[in-house]
Amino acid sequence: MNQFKKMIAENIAEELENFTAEEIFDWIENPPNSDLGDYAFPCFRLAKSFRKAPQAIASELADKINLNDHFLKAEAIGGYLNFYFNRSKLAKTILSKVLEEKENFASSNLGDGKVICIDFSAPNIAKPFHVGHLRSTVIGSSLYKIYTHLGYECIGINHLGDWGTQFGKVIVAYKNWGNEERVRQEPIQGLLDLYVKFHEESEKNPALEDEARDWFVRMEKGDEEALSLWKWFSNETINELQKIYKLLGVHFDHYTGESFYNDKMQPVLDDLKTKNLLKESEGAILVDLEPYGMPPCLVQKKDGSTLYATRDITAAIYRKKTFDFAKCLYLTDYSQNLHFAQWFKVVELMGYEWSQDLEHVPFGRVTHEGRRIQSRKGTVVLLEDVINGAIEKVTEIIEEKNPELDNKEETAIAVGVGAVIFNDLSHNRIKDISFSWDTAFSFDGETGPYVQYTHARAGSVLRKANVQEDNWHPEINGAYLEDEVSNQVIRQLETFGDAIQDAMNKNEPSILTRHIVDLAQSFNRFYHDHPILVEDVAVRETRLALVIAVKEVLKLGLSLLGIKAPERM
RNA sequence: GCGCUCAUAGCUCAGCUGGAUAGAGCGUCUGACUACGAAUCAGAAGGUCUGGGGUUCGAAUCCCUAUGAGCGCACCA
Repeated sequence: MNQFKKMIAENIAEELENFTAEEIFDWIENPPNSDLGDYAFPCFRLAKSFRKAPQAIASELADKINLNDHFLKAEAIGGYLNFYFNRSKLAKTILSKVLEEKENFASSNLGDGKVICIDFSAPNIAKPFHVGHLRSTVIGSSLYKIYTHLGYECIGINHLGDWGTQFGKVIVAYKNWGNEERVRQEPIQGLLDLYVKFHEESEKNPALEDEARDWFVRMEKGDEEALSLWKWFSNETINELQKIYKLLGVHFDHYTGESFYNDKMQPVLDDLKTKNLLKESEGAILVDLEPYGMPPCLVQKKDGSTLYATRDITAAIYRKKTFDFAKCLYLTDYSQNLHFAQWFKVVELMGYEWSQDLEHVPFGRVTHEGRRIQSRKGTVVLLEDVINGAIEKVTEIIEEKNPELDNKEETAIAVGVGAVIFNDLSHNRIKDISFSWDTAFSFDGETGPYVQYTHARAGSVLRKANVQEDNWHPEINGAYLEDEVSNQVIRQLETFGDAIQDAMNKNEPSILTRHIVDLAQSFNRFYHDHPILVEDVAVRETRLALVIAVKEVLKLGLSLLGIKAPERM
């Protein structure tokens, strides 16, 4: 909670009997420009209960209110009561805080003792990892970092699609046309080729389908050969996936895929039955959700096998038992909205009051230049190609602008990957993203590299000034930062914590992304307008303190998005 | 057919859960490197917030409606 807004809310609450500081806190807003102050309290809604004009209320409050020394004045303008910071004091407070707390700036103990399970990424084994999978991975990973920063204990779960008839198909294909070497060398592509090959061949020879089904039945019955092949495919793929995750800076605590729940579903079905929730219909077994305006939730097929929903319900129960989560988030695209609404309801009907802690976090779909991404139609854009392309482009730019750079390769990876992640996280979750090679590889303006560049540039000034960031205690004189441009930077630092909390409350990393772009923009303006390495030691130290603080916060912000901040680029 | 979601500058998007003059980036045009990094900065042009109603002191934001787009609705995940 923003401490300054809180001060204002408390001060106002002292003067208004019928309203609590919490209510008032929520009403405080940011004025459209700095002439109108730094925070504003609109008095319009008080007009009725006080039977006075908003303007009159505002000016009465302005006269009465007691402000602490972080504020200069409270002024009534129109129906608003506008609060003006003591810029000098604010600058000193904020900069000192950042310099002291560093990477712990804007952290909190909000989540102490609470566990958050985050189910994200969840690709299918033996299918390509394309740009569509990036969203779940990158949003989930960022939320993991944001919640952790705010004191929660996070458990990242990769609910891999590692079970099902498709494995029977791959096994058949492998036994007929596969070779071990290939699968070891490039597991994902190798297994995908087998999968494709199977479909080509099965068109000519439908008997293969039966064979595949048979192999899957053998897997389910615990047949050793079937299981060892499956396990091998699965391990090879996970190893391969981990390379991508490493590149993206993504961490999972558990790789418990669908197969993990095979032996745990029957007790859940029994439980559903005992609770009288099951109905039979056309041979299948389902939970009727008609009273809740939803189609029924199928939990068992007529051939006796289970479904997606059965596994999700089972997994949720398992996770509650194992981790005792305060919240469990599911990151998938919005086409699964109904599915989640259905099985959340089933969990509720089972009498588990924690069903309300299950939360689906949907996001928009990725299209490629307006068209849907489909593996079959060749419109698929592989994540690997995107990342490699970005890295290549960055390498070119480095060769052109900074050929003397020491660790070019490492830097190119950090910047290229950063561009890809940042691009994804700068959009509102729910909106569809139209992927285009041009924007993915553009590094000007509101992009990851822009923020990284700003960070590197700040580092460059510090090197020139011969300042050891970690071990330097500048004399900060806020009076040198009262101008509009400097103050803008200070305000961005001041509200950084709000952005993090807002991002958490809405499960929306883009709020944070926006904020650090804004910070980078105001810092670049500051950098342009104010020489930092000036003769006057007092001015110089104060401005350097601001540079350190901005650098620190940009680095922190990027890290919460899962993006690295190289010292040079 | 029923349900959910989205529609803001030429393009890609913000707009703080109803507030003060609707903001950025890209692209276009024009300026700024003998400077602490030009992957930067400054300026200009660009808007009936999809159309139409309503709610109220006040609407891009809430409600209704029309249009357009995406998604989902029983044995895939």
